[in-house]
Amino acid sequence: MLDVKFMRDNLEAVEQRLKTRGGAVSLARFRDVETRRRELLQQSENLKALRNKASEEISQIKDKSQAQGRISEMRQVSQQIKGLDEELAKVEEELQGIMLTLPNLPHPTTPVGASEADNKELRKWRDPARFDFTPKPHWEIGEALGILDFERGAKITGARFTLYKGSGARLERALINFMLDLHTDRHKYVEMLPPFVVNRESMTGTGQLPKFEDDLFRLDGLDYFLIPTAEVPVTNIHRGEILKGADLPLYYTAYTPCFRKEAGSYGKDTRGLIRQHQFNKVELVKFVRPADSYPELDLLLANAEEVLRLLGLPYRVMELCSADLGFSAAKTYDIEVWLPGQNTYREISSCSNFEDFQARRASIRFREDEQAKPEFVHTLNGSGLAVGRTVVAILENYQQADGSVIIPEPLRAYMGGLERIS
RNA sequence: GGAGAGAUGGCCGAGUAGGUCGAAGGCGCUCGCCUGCUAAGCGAGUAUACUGGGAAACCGGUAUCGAGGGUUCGAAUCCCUCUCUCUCCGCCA
Repeated sequence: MLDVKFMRDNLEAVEQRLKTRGGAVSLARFRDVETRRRELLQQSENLKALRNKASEEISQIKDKSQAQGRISEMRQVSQQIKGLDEELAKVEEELQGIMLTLPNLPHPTTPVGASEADNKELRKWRDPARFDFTPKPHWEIGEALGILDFERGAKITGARFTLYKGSGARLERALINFMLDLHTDRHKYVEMLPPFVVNRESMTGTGQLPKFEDDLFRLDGLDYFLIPTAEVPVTNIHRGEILKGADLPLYYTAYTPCFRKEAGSYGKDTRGLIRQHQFNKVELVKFVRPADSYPELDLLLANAEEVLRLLGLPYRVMELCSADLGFSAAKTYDIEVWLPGQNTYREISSCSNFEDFQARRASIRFREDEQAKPEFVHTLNGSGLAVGRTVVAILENYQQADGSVIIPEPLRAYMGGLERIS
């Protein structure tokens, strides 16, 4: 959520910056509703002040029959207050609705662009390996090795669900443990294992709701949702809290499955593991002081990159342009891994600074010291990494001419010493 | 799923025949004093949000005692609904 006062004072500039995300933006209704809100509030509060004073006077009068005049006078005032408050509630609801559907302001360093084609490549790590045979896509490799079973996944549930078998299942689990160990032991994140189902407040806090309800799985009969990313439960750990400045920055990591309806993705990535309704991810989440959030974003990005480096997977880092930015983000870097079987780079991590956008929605604040005023923290998160897509990258990058797949060295200890899946 | 108890400020905990309660007291914390160090002691202070005025310091108003609604001139206190926590029983990985 944006800061209402900042918007009021910088309406033009805010409108311009929001427009760089693409599409028309008008804040005229915001301005009117916000102004009306303050008018009504003033009127109502003035009458309440009057009533409070009168009530106190009435309480002093011993003979209540003497107070009848004031009491009936105040009865009128209370009626007026009730009317004003009813209108105020409507106005505030509308204002809240507007505020909850406005996306974050892109950071000044976010390149302005019209589509994902305008994302900027920042750097590349390792050139794609050359194959002396034609590299296959992972779904062919995985099916041939008997470790991925798309047909049975579809039988059990439906399209975009996959059954992992044997060494495939073990590889997925190895990656989860490898990533968690790296981030906790080396990068000093605290491991969390949150609920995979959250309530509406949590979804609103991080910005999935109210705008993107169609993308979420909702439990029938309950106002609970399957999480689309660990960002939701982990960021909401501190919803409604005032943290101690001395405890910042907080680094959390969590493995969770992620559930996405992928509405609007019909016909896209229909083969293989790239786009699933359920996939595993290890997430990195930070709560930091506002002044530190950009250096912290660089560190978080480096922590995610480290996973790919240790696994020896070629990748590039993209700086997202304004049009490609997620709803809540001010600044995002995507890490894209090289997939030789598909001859392309694919997103495997997305690292973002949300500044105070989520903190304001979820009311996550900190107090620098005992007598300081509470301030909103900045929240950040990034995938560290998407596990299913890492399996994809390993199968495709480490495939051999005979159809087997070499296990990257750091994973072997997690695979019971296995060096090759064949 | 059944029966009961409860939700008050950073924490503990008073407060229910409605008014002087933003809320006693204690702990904690901050500042000052005192003590040769430490501990103890003494004094003062210590919620948040919105809103009006002000360059600011600050001053004023309103709201908040789990959430929402109701009764009333007036609600932490009365009524209704919901949520959560705890205890017992049942069921169960």
